[in-house]
Amino acid sequence: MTDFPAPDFSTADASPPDFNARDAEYLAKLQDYYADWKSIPSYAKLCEVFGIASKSWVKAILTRLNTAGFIERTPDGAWIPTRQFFARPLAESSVQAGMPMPVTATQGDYFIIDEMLIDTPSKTTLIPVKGDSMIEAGIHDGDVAVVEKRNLANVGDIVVAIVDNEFTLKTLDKERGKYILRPANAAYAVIRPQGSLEIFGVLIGLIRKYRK
Amino acid sequence: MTDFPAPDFSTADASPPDFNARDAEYLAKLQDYYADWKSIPSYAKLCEVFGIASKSWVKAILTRLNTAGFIERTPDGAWIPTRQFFARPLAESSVQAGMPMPVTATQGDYFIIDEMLIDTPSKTTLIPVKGDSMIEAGIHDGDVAVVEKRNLANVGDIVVAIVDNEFTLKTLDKERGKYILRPANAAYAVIRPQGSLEIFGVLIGLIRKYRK
DNA sequence: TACTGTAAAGAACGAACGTTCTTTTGTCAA
DNA sequence: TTGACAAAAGAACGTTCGTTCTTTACAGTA
Repeated sequence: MTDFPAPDFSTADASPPDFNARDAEYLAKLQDYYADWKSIPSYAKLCEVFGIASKSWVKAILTRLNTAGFIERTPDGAWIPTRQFFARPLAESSVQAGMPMPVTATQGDYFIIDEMLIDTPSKTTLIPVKGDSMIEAGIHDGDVAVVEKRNLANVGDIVVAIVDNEFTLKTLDKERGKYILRPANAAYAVIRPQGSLEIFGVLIGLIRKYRK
Repeated sequence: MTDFPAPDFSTADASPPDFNARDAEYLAKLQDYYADWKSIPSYAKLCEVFGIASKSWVKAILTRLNTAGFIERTPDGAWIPTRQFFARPLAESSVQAGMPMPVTATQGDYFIIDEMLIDTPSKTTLIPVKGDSMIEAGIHDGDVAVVEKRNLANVGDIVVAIVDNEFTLKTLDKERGKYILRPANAAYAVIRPQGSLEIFGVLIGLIRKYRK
């Protein structure tokens, strides 16, 4: 998975020089507040949040946070957090020399797993996998298939097809000019649909949850 | 996966009787606005959004949306969307008689995959899997392991251990009173750590992305 | 036609808001 | 000890905000 979306902290490093260590503290306080209330309050409230007494200084801080890319404004003038706002560096304790750095799973309220798997949310569906007909492809009973709804697929794709009014997850293949559905389990038979094959969607991701 | 979190639309049905069809239209408009600007604007702006001219009527609408559970207020008085705000019913086209109903992967800006996998975001880490030492457990090279950071695990858990300054993903087992790390691939050797075994975390989920 | 309830408009007001400009405080260096 | 600068405070102001109360429009019903 070469396109693993590691958070880009270089942006923060490339911030203008007037975003300083003190601003980082203010940012942390704003992040804490937002985590609680899911909104950026008025300048007066931000005075409390930041622990200062000056609205104008609040504005100066917000301007710098804006320049540094942590917050932005709507056309209505409301401050809203950016994606970068939610990116926090890893706790130092988890970073050790010589080890691949883990990536935090979530960044505030934004989750990267979904963005990893899903480009087109409205066309994406989750379907629980039943049975072990694809077990040799590492798809187990109880896994959840992330499926992009479309009725065109390529040979080799793992597709969700509609066979006998049921969803079935198989590899799409071609045999003597006709499309077939191939399981990844020697105990299961290849499905050779008569007439046309109805494709519901294409497997784009897989999710598994281990029992706690 | 019996705990698959299907969206609860029954809540919307159980709304107070004064949340009517017209309010549903206002809700849709507010949802659209929020999708664009990620904030709920002032009453004056909401007049434009709703296509009405009365601030007091805006307030009446918001009060009903609040009672129905779609929005709520911070202690500062700011309106913020609730989880239910982002839940939209499935498109009718994807629901067909006699078939298991798929669950939409995302609901507005809230994603259910993460909530499915992650209870404690701050303790959860994503680690890309390298190699095929766990392939018989359906964990493939390139998968992403969802790992909960903790240093206690049970026998049988798949754990991320730190061996020779590297993360390694193996099943935790016990042999003659000593903990060992067992791969799920006959070609790999069991790891028998000398001294103590350092556990980084426990595998709680797995994510796979298929090439597009 | 009159009654009733809902949907919406409108006016009025004090409080809160964001902005701008000026002033103070503290720190470091020359 | 003076100068320079950053950090923060403070005042002042016109605008916008949310709230409350009153009024209008309209549809359905008796």
